[in-house]
This record gives sequence, structure tokens and C-alpha cells, in this order.
Amino acid sequence: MEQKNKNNKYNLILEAAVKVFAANGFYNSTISQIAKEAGVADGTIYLYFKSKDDIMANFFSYKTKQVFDRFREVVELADDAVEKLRNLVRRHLEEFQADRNMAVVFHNEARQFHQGDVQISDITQMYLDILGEIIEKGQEEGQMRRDLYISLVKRYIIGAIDEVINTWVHAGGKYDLVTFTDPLVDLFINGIGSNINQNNNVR
Amino acid sequence: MEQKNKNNKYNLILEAAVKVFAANGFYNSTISQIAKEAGVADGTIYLYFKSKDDIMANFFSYKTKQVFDRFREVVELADDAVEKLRNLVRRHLEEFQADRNMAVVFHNEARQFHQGDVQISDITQMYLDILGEIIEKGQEEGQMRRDLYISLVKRYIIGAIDEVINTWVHAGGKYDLVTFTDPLVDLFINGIGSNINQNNNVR
Amino acid sequence: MEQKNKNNKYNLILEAAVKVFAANGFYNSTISQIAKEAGVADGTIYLYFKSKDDIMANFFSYKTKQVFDRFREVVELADDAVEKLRNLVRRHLEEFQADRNMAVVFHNEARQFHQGDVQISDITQMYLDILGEIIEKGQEEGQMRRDLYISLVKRYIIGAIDEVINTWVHAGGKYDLVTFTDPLVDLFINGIGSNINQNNNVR
Amino acid sequence: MEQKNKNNKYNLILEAAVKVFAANGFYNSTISQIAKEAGVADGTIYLYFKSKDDIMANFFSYKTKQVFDRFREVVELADDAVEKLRNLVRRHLEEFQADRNMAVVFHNEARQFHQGDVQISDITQMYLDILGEIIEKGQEEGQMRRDLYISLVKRYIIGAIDEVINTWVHAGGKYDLVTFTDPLVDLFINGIGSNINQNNNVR
DNA sequence: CATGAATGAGGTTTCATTCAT
DNA sequence: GATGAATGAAACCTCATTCAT
Repeated sequence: MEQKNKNNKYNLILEAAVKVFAANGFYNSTISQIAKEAGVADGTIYLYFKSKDDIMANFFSYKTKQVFDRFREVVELADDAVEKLRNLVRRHLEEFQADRNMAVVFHNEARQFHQGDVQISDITQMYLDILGEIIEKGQEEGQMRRDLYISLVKRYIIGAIDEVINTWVHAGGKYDLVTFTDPLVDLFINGIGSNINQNNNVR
Repeated sequence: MEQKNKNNKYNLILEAAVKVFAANGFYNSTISQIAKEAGVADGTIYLYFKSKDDIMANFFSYKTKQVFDRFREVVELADDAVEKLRNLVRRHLEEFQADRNMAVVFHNEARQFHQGDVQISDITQMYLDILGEIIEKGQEEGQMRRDLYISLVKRYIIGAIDEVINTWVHAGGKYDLVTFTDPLVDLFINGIGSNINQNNNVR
Repeated sequence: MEQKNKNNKYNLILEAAVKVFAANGFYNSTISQIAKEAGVADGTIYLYFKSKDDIMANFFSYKTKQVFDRFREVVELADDAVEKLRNLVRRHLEEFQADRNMAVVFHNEARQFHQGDVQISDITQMYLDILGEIIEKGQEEGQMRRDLYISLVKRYIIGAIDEVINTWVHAGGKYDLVTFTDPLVDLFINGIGSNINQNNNVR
Repeated sequence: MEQKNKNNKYNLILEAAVKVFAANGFYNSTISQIAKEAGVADGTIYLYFKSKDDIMANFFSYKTKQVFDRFREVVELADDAVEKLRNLVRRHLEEFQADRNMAVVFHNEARQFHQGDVQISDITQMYLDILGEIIEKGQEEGQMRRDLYISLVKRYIIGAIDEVINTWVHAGGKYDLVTFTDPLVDLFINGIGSNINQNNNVR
């Protein structure tokens, strides 16, 4: 039960921190604000986290990672590569829409925050790996072109999703994000070109 | 000449600041570090900038903007929409490769930094506008599909480019970024799908 | 007890500040000096006061005001107007003699310091009010002339007392200030003129 | 002519400084503000004054002193002591009314500013001396009481005048100050007591 | 475990003063 | 003499972190 309590307070503080970070950014947030938001004393935070940086590190290690971990589940539910990609994109948009504070912090702070460069790289790497597997499968099964620069394709997909979420975040999260699943996947698969010039645009 | 001198020191400090920001991030950089890097006294910085924030604001207002302003030139050099897009992407990668510190700061800090939200939005908006024009032209001329969700397409393109640069930045800028121009444009135009499933992937 | 502690440190810092201000003047005093004098860390001061200015504001709001508040008590102890005036003057001189640092700061800084002009005006106004009441009573009872320009009389009395204290302060507080009570009141009541020219000096 | 020019600029800067000090107080005024007000470069000020403090010192040494020096003239014009006092008070009010900036600075800063305690003491001492002479003459001639504590009487007069000016300054200098000459002198000579209790109020 | 008062290092910013032009 | 860009010392204030209770 103690463990449970500890866990509860750990999560309580982490959620509070994410909320405060989302509102003010990491560097403009204070331990006092987080403590107040969590309803605990300033000092209590140091019973669960080593430092302010460590809160952020934990956000990436646990909170964010736990979300990303669930991505693989839906990928496995689909049979073909395109559906796997579609499931991945949908789940990604769903999760970020469901926890806007997380989305804000992830988007605003991920590029800033390096602590041994571990946490964020881990998450990104995992994401890249899933994408790599999907693409390879798509190539094997003929759904995807074989002449792809795979590491570029991964970035291309991640970047587009990321920017769509980013726009949504900055718009205040007012519209439905999941709606963009199919249009996005369509762009990934078909691009924006008309059929006519399919075969003559790469020199 | 006075004007020149003034300009020189303004630029001297701005370059120094960008270098320091690129190395440590905005919040972990100090005025003293910037002054040292610029070879001036701390107080001198305040003759050219109102505050530390103002340095960043100027980075976005002048330095970055000046780079982005040059994008339109190359877009106009091309005749058809796909070539315009290709020129835009190439110039984008060229400019960011040519000034890695700028690339780092722009990529790491843009989402953090808001000062009336003006500068960065301005730049992004300008970029979005150029993309919008290119896509519309492509649609008119038949190079691009007419069933596009244009505001999404813009994000899709920006996001992909951004992520490619981001990866390059985090890799230490070691490889040639401009190489990615054609593969990227190919992905934008054709997507990753093989011809077989071109027409049945949107439900 | 917590309240007591808090109060203690608030007063501790306020006393230290008054001492430092008395020695160097407000603008030549530093937070560090005050902290050292109070035996606390610099930062501790900001747990009790919002800013350096706020220390001064509190000096006027609480410390000085509390002294002046006690003036009314002795005024009420006397029956006739002249005795009321005498009690007021005596108490004034007593209080300022008892707390020379307060006297110094009040005399040196009051005219400098404005923060919404509230505190000092309040004190002065209170003093003016008491004087006004005394004079009116004196007129009703026949102890004081009826042809007085009352608002001028108030200034005349305050100014004289103030200057007597000021001289004492600048002399290093070495002599007994309270001694001047009766001579001062005598001057207020009788002026410096001999009886001979009592009635022909105002044209 | 150089000497003339120098003098001109000396006075130009001194006037500008007094204006700026009157508006903001000594410590909240900057050399730049004074330079701007005087229409000269910051550095130029240091050709005429050793330091910021030295400007203030010169204000007391020359500007203020020159005003006070003129007091003696009018004192000598009168024949009897009461008229001398009246002339002194009138001239005092006239001069301060004529140069409100000077009045403001003198009143607000004199108690703050000590530089070897020379200048201000000099002025005050001169004023005290004049008063002393007047009172002694008044006693000799029978216009003033012989049982006066002279050093106290001096303070009593200075303080009252000072406070009347102070009130005028804080009211924005809106009313005519010289009007108070006669009422003030009347108070000095006759006090506020009615004839009835002239001889029994000192124990 | 929890608290929150206290700490003090360190940052930004101001501004009197200097000095090369 | 006059300038004003440059200097850098020094001040105020914040806030992550500690630790006695």
C-alpha cells in the first residue's frame, strides 16, 4: 500500500508538472507552481524526483513512453502494411488528443531537453523501428515501392504527423485531430501528384 | 560608416548569440557568454538589444526571416509547380546547411519562443503561403491531385522537411543535407505506395 | 507560534532595514547589508517583503504609523487644548527620541519616498487632523485666537517640531529632546513678540 | 569668451539637472537624462562636473546659495526686527516660488545629500545667523521677548517656513506662496494663544 | 513521510564614468 | 572642447534545493 501511495503521489506530481510545463514551458515553470498544482509541499517533490530536470526525464521515460508503447498493439492488430500504418497514425493522434498537456509538452520541450540524450531518442527510435517494420512489410507484400530511401521515409512520416499535431496544439486543441488519420495516410501512400506524372519526376 | 559600425556590432552580437544559443539552448545561455563570444562587454549588448528575449526576437525577425525571404526567389525561377516545390525544398536545405547554428536555434527554440507570437508565425505563414500557391498552381496545371486537403498538405510538406533537418542537426550536421532534395520531393509527389493500390486506399 | 515566528522575522528584517537606511540612506543601502544586519540570507528578505521598496513602504505603513497612532492617546488624556498640544508634542519628541533610527529614516526619506503616495500622506494627515481638533477646541474654549488661518497653523506647528527633531538627529541625538516640549509649546502659544507690540503687527 | 561659454554650459547643465532631479529625485535621475535635457552629450557633463554627486554639490554650493545670499539684502532694507523678519520670510517665499524646481530639489534632497556635510550646513548656518541677528536686535529694541531659547526659536521659524513651502511644493505649486508672508510672521510674533493666557503657560 | 522556511548562487540589467575620435 | 559608444561593477531578485521539525 505504501508502494501504491508512493506511486500515487509520483503520478500526482508528474501530472501536475506536465500541466504546469504545458502552460508555461519548462524553464518558466517553478517547483513551487508544480507543488501547488499537485497539492503537496515543495520539498515533497524531492522525495519522488531528484531534481526539476528529473521530472522532465521521468515525463519522457515513463509518461510519454507508456503512450508510445501502446502504439505497437494497434499495429499488430492490422494485417497489411497500409492498415498497420493507418492504425499507427490513428492511435498516435488519439493518444495525443486525449492528453493535450502531454502533447504540448512533448512537442514544445522534446527538442530542448537532453539528459544524456537518452529518453527522447529511445521513444523516437522505437517509433522509427515500428515504421521501419511496416515499410519493409509493405515492400515485401507489394503495397509499397521498393525504391525507397527508408530512413528518409521514416522522417517524412514522423515529420508530417508531428507537424499536424503541432498545428492542432497551437490552435488550442479545438478541432478533432483523429479526423486527419485517413487524409494523412492517403498523402503518405499516394503523395500529392496526379497519376499523369507518376513516373517522370525523379531524375 | 557609423551606420555600418552599428550594424556590424548588432550583427556581431546576434551571430554570437545564435552560436551560444545553438550550443546551450536559450535558457541555459547567459548574457555573459554571449558577450564573451562577441568580444564585447556585457553592458554593450544592451546598447543593441533591449533584453535577452529581445535578442531572440531579433533572431526571428531579422536573421531567420531574411533567410526565408530568399526562398521566394528560387520558387519564381521555376516554371511548373513540381519544379517550384523542388527549388523551395533545395533552397531550404541549402540555407539551413549553410548556417547550422541558425538551423539548430530555429529548430530547437521556435516552438518555445513566443513574444506576441509574431515573428515565428510570420515566417511560418509566409512559408505556408508559398506552399499554398505552388499547390494551387499544380492543381491548375494538372500536376497535382485536385482532391487535396490543402492546409493538411502544407503541414505534411513542412513537417517532413523540418524533421529531415532536425535529424541532420542532431546528427551533428555531418552529412550533406541538400542530397535529400529529390528524394523528398519524390515522396511528396508520389508517396510511398506502389501503383497497384493507388486508387483504393481511402475509405 | 508560527505566526509569532513569522512576525519575529518580519520585524527583525524591518528593524535591520531601518538601521541600515538610517546609516546610509535608502538608495545607498543594499539588500545584502540589510540581510547581514538581520542575520538572514539575502533571499529570506523576499519571503517577507516583495522588494526593496516594499520594505520602505512597510516602514511607513506599520512601523511609523504605529508610533503616530499612539499620539492620540495622550491627547485625550488632557483636558484643555493647550495641554493636549503639550502632550502631543511631548509624546512626539519622546517616541522619536526612543527610536532614533526611525526618526532618522522618517526625516530623511519621507519626502523622497512615494509609493502611490499613500503611507506618508496618511500619517501626515492623521497628524494634521489631531492638530485641527486641538486648535478648534482651543478656539471654542478661548485659549486660542479666533483669527487663525488653521491650515497654516497646522503647518507652522508640524514644521517647527520637525525641524527641532531634524536638528537633534543631525547632531547625533546627543542631547535630550523631550526638554524642548515646554519651550516649543510656549513659542506656539505666545510667539516671540513682547506684549508691547501684540496688536499692531498685522497690517 | 571661452570662460563665458564654459559658464554658460555649466549653468545650462545645472539647470537641466535641477529640472530632472525635481521630476525624479536624485537617485532616479540619470546622467543621460540630464544630458538630454541640457542638449549636450553625456560625456560633456564630466567636463563641467566631477561626478553626479558633484552636480548636486554644485547645486547647493552655487545655485541654492546664490538664492539664499540675496536674503541678506532685503533684511538690511528694513529698520526694525519684525520688518526684517517679514522681509526675510517674503523674500524666501518669493525666491522659492520663482524657481519651483529649485524648491523641489532643495526640499526633497537636502536632508538626503551629504558630501562632507558642507554645502547644506553652510546655507542653513547662514540662515540661522541672519535669524539670530534679527532676534537679538528685536530683543534689544523690545520687540521680542528676552526669555527666548534662541537656538530653538531659529529652528521654530525655519521649520514653519520650510513646511509651508513643502506643502506648496506637494500641492504642485498651484497657489500663491507669498500670500503666506504676513500670516506666518504674525504666528511667529504672536503665537496662537489668546491674550488671556499670555503669562501663565510655562511652568 | 511530509513540510515549507531558509538558503545563496547566479542571472539579468542599469548606469556612472571613460576615452578614442 | 565635445561626443557617445563602450565598459564592467554592482545591484536586485529568483528559485532549485536542503533540512530541521
